[in-house]
Amino acid sequence: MSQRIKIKALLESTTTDIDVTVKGWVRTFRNNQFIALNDGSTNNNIQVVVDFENADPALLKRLTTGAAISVFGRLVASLGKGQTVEVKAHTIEILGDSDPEKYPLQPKKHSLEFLREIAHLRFRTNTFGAIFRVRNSLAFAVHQFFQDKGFVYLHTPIITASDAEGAGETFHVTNFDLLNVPKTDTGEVDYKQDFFGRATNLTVSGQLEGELGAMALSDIYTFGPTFRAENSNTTRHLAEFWMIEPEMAFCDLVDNMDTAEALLKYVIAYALDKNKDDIEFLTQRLLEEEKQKPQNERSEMTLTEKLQFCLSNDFERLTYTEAIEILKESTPNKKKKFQYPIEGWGTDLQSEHERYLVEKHFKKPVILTDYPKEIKAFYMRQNDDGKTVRAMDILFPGIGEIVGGSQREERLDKLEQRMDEMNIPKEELWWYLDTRRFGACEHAGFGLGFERLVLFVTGMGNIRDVIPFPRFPKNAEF
RNA sequence: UCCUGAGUAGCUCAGCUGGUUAGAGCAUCUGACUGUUAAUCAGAGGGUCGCUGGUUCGAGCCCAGCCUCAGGAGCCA
Repeated sequence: MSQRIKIKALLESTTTDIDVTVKGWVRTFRNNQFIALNDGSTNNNIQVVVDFENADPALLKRLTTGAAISVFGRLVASLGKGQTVEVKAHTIEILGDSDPEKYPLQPKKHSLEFLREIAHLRFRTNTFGAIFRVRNSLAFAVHQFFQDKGFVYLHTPIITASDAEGAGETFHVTNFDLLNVPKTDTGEVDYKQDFFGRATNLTVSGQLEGELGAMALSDIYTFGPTFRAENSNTTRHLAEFWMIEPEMAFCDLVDNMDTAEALLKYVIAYALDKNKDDIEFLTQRLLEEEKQKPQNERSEMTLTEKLQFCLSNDFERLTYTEAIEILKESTPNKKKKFQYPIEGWGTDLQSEHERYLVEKHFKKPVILTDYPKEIKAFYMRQNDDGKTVRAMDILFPGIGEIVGGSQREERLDKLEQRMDEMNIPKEELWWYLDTRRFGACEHAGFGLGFERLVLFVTGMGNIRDVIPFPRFPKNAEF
């Protein structure tokens, strides 16, 4: 009996007429004779041919969709069309039955909404198999990109005491008995008695700690989960999501943009190369989906073309101020088609404005820089004009903001002044300010939303479909 | 959180102006067929019409509240 061989290797095999053992889950069993078997190693199935005339009818009955089986047989050139090789079964063993009356995944099309309700089983579909193999490749490529450049992978804490970054509502972490929370004399919650002796929460970003690392290791990156307790119900937000946050010493905003652009291109190219079949499948899936839409709403490029296009074109770089000028002069603004007309300089761009710039005006990824300081975080480096900061956002078609970053304010006086203006408690962040006291230097970094990246590369429309077990308001099943 | 739409069989949906026994396709089951590609053909089973209350002789359909889902917006990655 030969060792189990994965289906991906089997389908790539150049030699036939060898005995093999394959294990996997039955996708379909056609004609009492042909098993489409999948083991998740590839989007493609191996066809197992059963000699049904000599098979035990009781066994054939158990070859149902979803059943786990082990097949020992001979790999042969296929007699039928549609596949080059197939396995002529010698023996079939049922490893795990799957009751067809109860198994929710039927050999038919399912809606993504329905599959979301059975997220524990949706990995077994072509679409989700492809998505999570692509996700895996992207994660690996992120590490490879940074490791090749000598970055140190730094693990920043999941539980933190600071919410000072102001990146959003936090989830509280406590060990209190919620029915009997200790109070102080003045009736406040007495966090001194809690596990950490102070109020703590799940991290919303590893950036501040990342900066501490960069101030010694030069180049670091984090890649971990972050948590936001915002009541966001959109196709682009999750309460728990993964973020990549490099932080680089002796580095300005231009270096920062170059790194971000290079990273995005590297990981997309990696997935295109490593996951050809999956991306081809996802491309076809998207084409099918777009057939449901009216002609004018369909995208001009296929998924594969979009990814290729992204690789072969420089991202458009311009300042916030230049973007406002373009938007002010744009047709939709003049024709009052924007829900939020461009009032002038100083307000944040709305989704519709970002989408216009990326999808209509430049038709490629855009990097916007030098935003008004009022709409950005306290740690961003102030420009000499006194109005703007060295911020940069990368906007992607169909996704919106995929990267947000900045050169950091390394000048202690400027930083403290900005913290005062924005009511950021300096005492709480004494450790952060220490980096500006001892050997401060020019540095920069950014945050890349991993799920938004996966969204773009897979062509999916809802962020809840590109993370195995999505966390969002009113939902923490599985 | 706001706006819009939806919730009817395992899934995707139809169900007229409130009126008898709530329909279709797919899936499932039974039988036939046996080199099929989401196999095909014939037959069968399958329903708390999201929940609670109200209007009515009568509610899947009308009204109110709630829950959930989808799309868009805000917040952001």
